[in-house]
Amino acid sequence: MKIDPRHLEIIAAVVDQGGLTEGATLLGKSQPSVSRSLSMLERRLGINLFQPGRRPLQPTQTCLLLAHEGRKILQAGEAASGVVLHYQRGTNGAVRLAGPPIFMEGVVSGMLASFQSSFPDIRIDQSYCYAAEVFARIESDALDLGIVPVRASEVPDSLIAKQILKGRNVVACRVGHPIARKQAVRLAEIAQFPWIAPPADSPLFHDLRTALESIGVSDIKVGFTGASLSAVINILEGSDALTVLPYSVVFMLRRKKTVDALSIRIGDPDRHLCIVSRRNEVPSPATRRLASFVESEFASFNLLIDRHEQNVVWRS
Amino acid sequence: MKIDPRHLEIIAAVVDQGGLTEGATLLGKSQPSVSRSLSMLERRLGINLFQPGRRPLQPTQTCLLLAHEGRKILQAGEAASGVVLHYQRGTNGAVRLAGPPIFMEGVVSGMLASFQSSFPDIRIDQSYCYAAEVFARIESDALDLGIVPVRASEVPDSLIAKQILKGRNVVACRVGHPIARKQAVRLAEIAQFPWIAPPADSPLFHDLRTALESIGVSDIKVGFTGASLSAVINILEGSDALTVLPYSVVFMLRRKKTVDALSIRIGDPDRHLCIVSRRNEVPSPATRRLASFVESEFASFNLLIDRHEQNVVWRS
DNA sequence: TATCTTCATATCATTAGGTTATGCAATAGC
DNA sequence: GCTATTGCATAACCTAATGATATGAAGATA
Repeated sequence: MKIDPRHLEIIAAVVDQGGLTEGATLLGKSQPSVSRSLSMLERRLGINLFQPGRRPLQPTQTCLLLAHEGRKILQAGEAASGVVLHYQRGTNGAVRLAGPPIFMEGVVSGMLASFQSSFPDIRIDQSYCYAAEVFARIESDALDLGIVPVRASEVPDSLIAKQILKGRNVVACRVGHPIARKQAVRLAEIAQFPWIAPPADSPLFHDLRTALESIGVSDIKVGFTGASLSAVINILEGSDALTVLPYSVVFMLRRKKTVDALSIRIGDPDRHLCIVSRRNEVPSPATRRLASFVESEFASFNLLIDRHEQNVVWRS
Repeated sequence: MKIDPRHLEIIAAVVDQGGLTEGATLLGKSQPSVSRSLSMLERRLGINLFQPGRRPLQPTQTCLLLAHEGRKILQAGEAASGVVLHYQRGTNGAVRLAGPPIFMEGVVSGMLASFQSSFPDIRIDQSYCYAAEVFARIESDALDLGIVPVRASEVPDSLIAKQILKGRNVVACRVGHPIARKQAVRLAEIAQFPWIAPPADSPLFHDLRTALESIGVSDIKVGFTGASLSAVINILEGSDALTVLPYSVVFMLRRKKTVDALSIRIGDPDRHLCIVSRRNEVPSPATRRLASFVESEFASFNLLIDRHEQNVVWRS
């Protein structure tokens, strides 16, 4: 005999409140509704839930047992409401986030770490991919947010991209690199060293070529290729290799005092780091919360960079 | 945001079974019904319970939290079903039982004690009253069962009375009473002793008068009046008083070896002990169980008495 | 690419449950 | 013992959820 859990809730409310009217009030229903629900249930079960003809409604033995179960259901219902409330506040749920590995590892992951400690109940599903795939996955609802360097014209109409960092690349090398000591860097010197190249399909690889072209270097030795920032860093730190990295990534790395940027200005990319999401659909609260967190983190990051810039002279 | 507990059940079932169809089967519903219920809930809550476009339906983070609550509700529902099942088997619930104090205390209470140990979850609400009130209370649904000595003609049409013991009274006295030693009891001797009388409104009082008239005694000394059997016993044991009691009561008391019956036959009452209940209404399972228990106890009690009778000579 | 599995939708019928208004009965108070 | 009050049941009406069957659509798998 399956019983509607709502009926058990009603029983619990009426028993605990000591009356139909009070019980109905607790449940946010009208007294006749509760009365009828109980009558129907009594008839269906063939059980007198309340002693008939008693005015302060007197629960039966069996009714008390059922009320006990009803209380559990009321509690579970409240807990469930709490879950929903948490979700709507954006303090639980999950966000699917993707971006190119260099940016994600170099800049975003640190921000995600502090986000995690503020909102431990939001799960972040992070993956790595480039702009085209990010667009496709967001459009097919396999992704909530993308953090990718893009040109505004690239972004599909169905998506919205908000710029969070101006595109800017630098030549990176290890701290103490022979070329870093020199005041004036000659192009011939740059070309002598081996280079670390990002994967050929990555935007950064494209940036690398155009950047070098912009300073007149056309032919380089590629000593290592890899998509993982940590691999790049390892090579960078342990050799005299050079590479092109986003300035923001090098800026973050500078704290470790193992990697630095050459103070020569290379051509800036026409892609700027954007946070990308669906245009028409309202994102989940957790997604919104993460997005605005990342935006504000980048805002203060920009300030930090600006302040630092005032003390550095870049040669072009 | 109040959530229908049935929806939480559905979530739990679908998550645990790993699919809509299986979940629906568990709940005894059709797959489309479950599908629609979940869709409506998702829209209402504004929460994706399952990742869209995934064929083995993949629950969201929030969905898992809700499923956890749903499981509690499913469990409570099963427990409630168990309660109802118990009730229908008559192994829980409550029975309201009434009868005259002498019979209830002297014979029935012992039976109720063994019933209690067999069915500890059935509560027995016992009270004392005579036939007229028993009838009225059963008819007004303030009582489930009555155990009273009645004439068949007295019983209202709405009630049904099943005889469980033939009416028979005896003169009772303490063991070792002077009159008990004598082979032949003369009427004059009986009249010498003080008598214990039941309350004037009790059937037993009427029996007392007619019984004494039947053996030619018309005038007696009444030394004590009381409705409680234990009070009567106390007086009986501690004095040479006599009284009229149902034979069944004295038969039970004989085990204590303090009270006995005079071996003279007095007029049998025209009331017989019956178990009374409503005729048209189906009694609760617990009521039926108690009624049949009492009936069978009296059946074996009758056998016991019959066997004993073969060894006793009664003088009239 | 084809097929199978699994979920979503359409449509219709049913029914539980929501509301207000009102009747009725049990308790309480005089 | 009579009346007033309180509290529950019933009536009538309506909305909306849910059930069933048939069918469409989209992933997953080979």
